Amino acid sequence: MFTDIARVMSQEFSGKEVSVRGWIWRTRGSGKIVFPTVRDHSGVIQVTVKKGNVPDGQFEGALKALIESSVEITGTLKADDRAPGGFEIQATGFRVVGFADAYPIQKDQSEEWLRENRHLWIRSRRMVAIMKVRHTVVGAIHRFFRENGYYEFDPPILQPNQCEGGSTLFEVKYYDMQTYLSQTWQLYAEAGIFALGKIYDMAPTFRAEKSKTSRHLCEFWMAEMEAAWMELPEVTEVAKAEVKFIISEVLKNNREDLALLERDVSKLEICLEKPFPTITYTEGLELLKKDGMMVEWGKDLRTLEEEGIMKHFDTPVVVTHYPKEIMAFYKPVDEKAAAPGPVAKCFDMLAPECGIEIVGGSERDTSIAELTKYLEKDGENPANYQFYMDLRKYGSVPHSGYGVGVERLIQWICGLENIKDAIAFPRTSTRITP
RNA sequence: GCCGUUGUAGCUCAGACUGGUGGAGCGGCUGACUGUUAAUCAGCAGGCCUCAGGUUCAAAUCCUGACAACGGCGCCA
Repeated sequence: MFTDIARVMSQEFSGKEVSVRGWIWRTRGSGKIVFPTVRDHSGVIQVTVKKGNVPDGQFEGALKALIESSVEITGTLKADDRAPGGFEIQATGFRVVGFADAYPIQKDQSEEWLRENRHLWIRSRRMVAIMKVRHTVVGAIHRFFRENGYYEFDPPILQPNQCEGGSTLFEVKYYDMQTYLSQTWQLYAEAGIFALGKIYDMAPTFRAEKSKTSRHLCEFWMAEMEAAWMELPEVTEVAKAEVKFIISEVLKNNREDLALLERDVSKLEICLEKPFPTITYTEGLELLKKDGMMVEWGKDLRTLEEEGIMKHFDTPVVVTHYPKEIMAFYKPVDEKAAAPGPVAKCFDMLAPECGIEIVGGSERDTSIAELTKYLEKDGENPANYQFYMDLRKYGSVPHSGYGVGVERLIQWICGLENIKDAIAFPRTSTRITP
């Protein structure tokens, strides 16, 4: 019977015989005593192996075993101030299951080296903490939608057309045809709502942008929703509720992990206490103007400007009604909106602190004439969108949807400098290994 | 795509300006040590100085050109 290390480290087991198994975290020793610390998924504990207390062969093994050797240990749990964490196991049995070669990851590590050795680096306490938060985030997304009457609906990943105008697609040879890896489920989701009403999914998304930034991946996970009968004001509220729910779940389940990441938890707590504001693009520009940042109406907000807007807020903010000219073809014009030019029924949600876009969504245009006009403007052939147009012919309804960048959300929640740490094996334009 | 930075031991980096027998710390190996916290001490091994040209008696170092990685911008979640 083996017990998780975190569970063993308590008064409950003090003085009792325990068995744990895991990997050597650090080790040091002298001729007659060895102090390996051993980790598993739950924690780290120091072991003392004294010559004479274990069979001689096992003591030799303890002396020789390098970092990351796998071990099974039996011994007595003792509270001891000299041990990191306050508890240690005084071993009576120390079995090395697999001796490790010299571990490539040591105290001096470059970002590049850690990415080269990602398959080993994910064992680090830091990556383990992030992956545990990710586990909560993903679970919370499924729970949120399922408990609010959404069906999970899975789209094809191989898709014949592009959707977001301008974005770059990964081409895939599909027998003797050409197809692309999905960069959104949206066209298929818009078909799905006529069957299921409210739907969601979480799936890999691919963007072949050569973006070398701390907030871009070429392969990332997007959690999307689409709902029939829903218009812009309502869909933005769904997005706010979803993000709040995810944060509450993380705060409920991952306090220790956030502490290990040295995340200021109060920045997340405040997001549960206050409502997330909604402003328009035009109002955003006015906020920037007050700070002396002049942006011409009609230009898209750049990273710098998004950061500028978010200086005014300590919770996520929904920004609506961007100029239609710079928006994708399917985002409809809002005829009623007061703005210097045509604006779309669309929104982004920006995260506080870092200012990154964590959500993007919109109402969907139901006019075949409008869709055709803007597709042609983007240089697209509307004939390639026949099924999408069909949806407007057979009982069309107002509908909306959005996508959450799962890694971006994790990046903000964990306070990560780089989005690459929000996923175990990041894919970027310059790295496909390991 | 544009701009910038960096390529030297298994890892992290000095050395380059001013050309002249390639260095340190960490880690590994050998040995000492019965309470270590990044243990300590002594010794040993370890190199196509990213690659290709050029200048020079002589190039890690100077010049030219590739390649790669990293970062910023744009684009986006």
